[in-house]
Amino acid sequence: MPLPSIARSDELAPLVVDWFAVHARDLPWRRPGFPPWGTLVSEFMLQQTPVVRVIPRLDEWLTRWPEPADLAAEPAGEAVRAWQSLGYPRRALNLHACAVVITERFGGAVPNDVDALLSLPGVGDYTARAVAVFAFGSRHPVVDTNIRRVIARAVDGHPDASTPNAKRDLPAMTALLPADDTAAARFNAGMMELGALICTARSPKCEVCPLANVCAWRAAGYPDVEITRKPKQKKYEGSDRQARGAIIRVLRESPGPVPAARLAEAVTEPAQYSRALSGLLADGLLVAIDDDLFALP
DNA sequence: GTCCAGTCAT
DNA sequence: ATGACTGGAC
Repeated sequence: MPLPSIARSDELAPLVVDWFAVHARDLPWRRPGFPPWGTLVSEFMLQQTPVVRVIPRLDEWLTRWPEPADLAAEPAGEAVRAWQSLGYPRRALNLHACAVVITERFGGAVPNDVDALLSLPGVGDYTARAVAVFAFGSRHPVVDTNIRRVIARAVDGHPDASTPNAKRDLPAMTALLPADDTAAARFNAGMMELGALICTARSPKCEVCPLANVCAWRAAGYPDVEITRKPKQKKYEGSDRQARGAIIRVLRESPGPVPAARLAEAVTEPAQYSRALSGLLADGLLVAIDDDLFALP
């Protein structure tokens, strides 16, 4: 069979947009008409967290706090409680802080431009662009780890993305973006889904990939397919991170302040307990009522 | 065990 | 550039 050819930069978008139109996973957010506040909350929740775990939590949050001002009116600890076990609870704290800033400085409406969004706490390059594009339909590149992998393979012919670098990644995505705003947003969403569902890190499903015929990596015969290096993630079991999680869990499941002794029970190693406790206090995830009593903020 | 849709502080 | 930050799924 003939070798596939390498994609021209304007070939990719229509293939991805057409594929996305048919095979898009049914994500309630990242669709036209979804409220910008919902998009902001969902993108926060999706940072480091699989979509299946986000869906029920997003639903609860938006029912309880349909507008930023609704969340801003609550103590931050309620956000941490409602975060439940999504992990990285500082995201809940940041989201509450976002709600306060949006209410106080942006008249209660999520800002629509990338620079204003970047000024919000916990909003970085990815989230700012995701909200501008998916909530407001602006034409910007949105680059996440999935998109970096798809570009690395389909365009550059590499087996995987190198370390993130906005100076390189954003122009690379811009070069592929259709001129039309709506098409650009769909292309962005489609590239994410393609990376998440088809062009996966471990076992890409090239048989069903809309880019198979133009993919540079495939055209080159899948060089270095075995590379799969492991940067060796640290053990979670027994870590300080696990200790933090255990302490927050006790606070979350208690209606009010908790004596230190009850928090200490959640961690077996005393030195680890004090490290985790001071870390949480420093992060503002925990406040001391007095020497012996702690609560969510 | 291994993986993972980001942000921020070193 | 590197590492801290979490918890569940496979």
